[in-house]
Amino acid sequence: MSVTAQARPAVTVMPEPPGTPPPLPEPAVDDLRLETVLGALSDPLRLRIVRKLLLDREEFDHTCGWFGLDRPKSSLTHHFKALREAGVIRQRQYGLERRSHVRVEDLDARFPGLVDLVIAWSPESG
Amino acid sequence: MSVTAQARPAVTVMPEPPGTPPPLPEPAVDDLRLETVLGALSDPLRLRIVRKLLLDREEFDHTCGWFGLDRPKSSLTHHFKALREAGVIRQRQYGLERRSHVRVEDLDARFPGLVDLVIAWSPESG
DNA sequence: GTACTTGTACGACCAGAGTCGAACTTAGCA
DNA sequence: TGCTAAGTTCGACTCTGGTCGTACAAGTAC
Repeated sequence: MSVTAQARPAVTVMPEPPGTPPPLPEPAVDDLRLETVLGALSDPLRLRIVRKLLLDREEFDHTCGWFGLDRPKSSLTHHFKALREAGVIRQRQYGLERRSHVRVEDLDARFPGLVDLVIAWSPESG
Repeated sequence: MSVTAQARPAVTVMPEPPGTPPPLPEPAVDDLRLETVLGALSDPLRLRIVRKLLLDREEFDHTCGWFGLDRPKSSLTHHFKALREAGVIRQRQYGLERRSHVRVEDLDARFPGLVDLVIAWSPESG
């Protein structure tokens, strides 16, 4: 089976608006490790999360419930934490909500091509 | 830290010489799953194995002991089997020896860019 | 034949990860 | 004040995976 070519959304690095909450603890760019990132992405649910974040990122961040995953909240916390601690996503606290987005620039800088792999992935065809 | 550019060896698809043993059981190209492949590559030791295979592939195949890994044989069997069942490497039985090489064409067809990620990786910098 | 070498198979052990429920914290709102 | 909603924390359970020793099978060399 050939790879279905998928248009990658244009990267529009928007400046952070004033009053943006600081990111939750995360590894620095230089501390990203390929084996850790690959391990974080080796789970279908987390792959779905990251891909959805990559494809639908008109808005800056997305809340946890926005994904429509029918798992208990404690499970989602677990997976989002795994993605954040691996350096794949960045999370910020907005009042009650904790919003996430993919660290595209950092991942592109350290592991060029990885983001496109996730975009090209589909849950059915693997 | 920026990515250290590393020259990827030219792909010279050499025809199989007659009498080549058949490959050990492995998933077909269309059955490769990204999450499985990423999971197989999320181990530093396996990443080392695959990278070494990619960089030093003048000869078609390499035996298990060629890697110089100071682990018991049963551990190596475990890791090579994991890589083969994920579809990352192909193994053939030559008499006593079991030789391996990376399924570069298959990986490039399904997950373009993945092989280059492994080549660019280094055990120290992640 | 015997000895050696390559690698598998099996079983045990242990650490880590995925799953979930229940209790808790916090912010916003009526 | 009290309610609700978002998400965390904790603990328990289960399952997988990495590690290794030992025993075994199959070629190779003498």
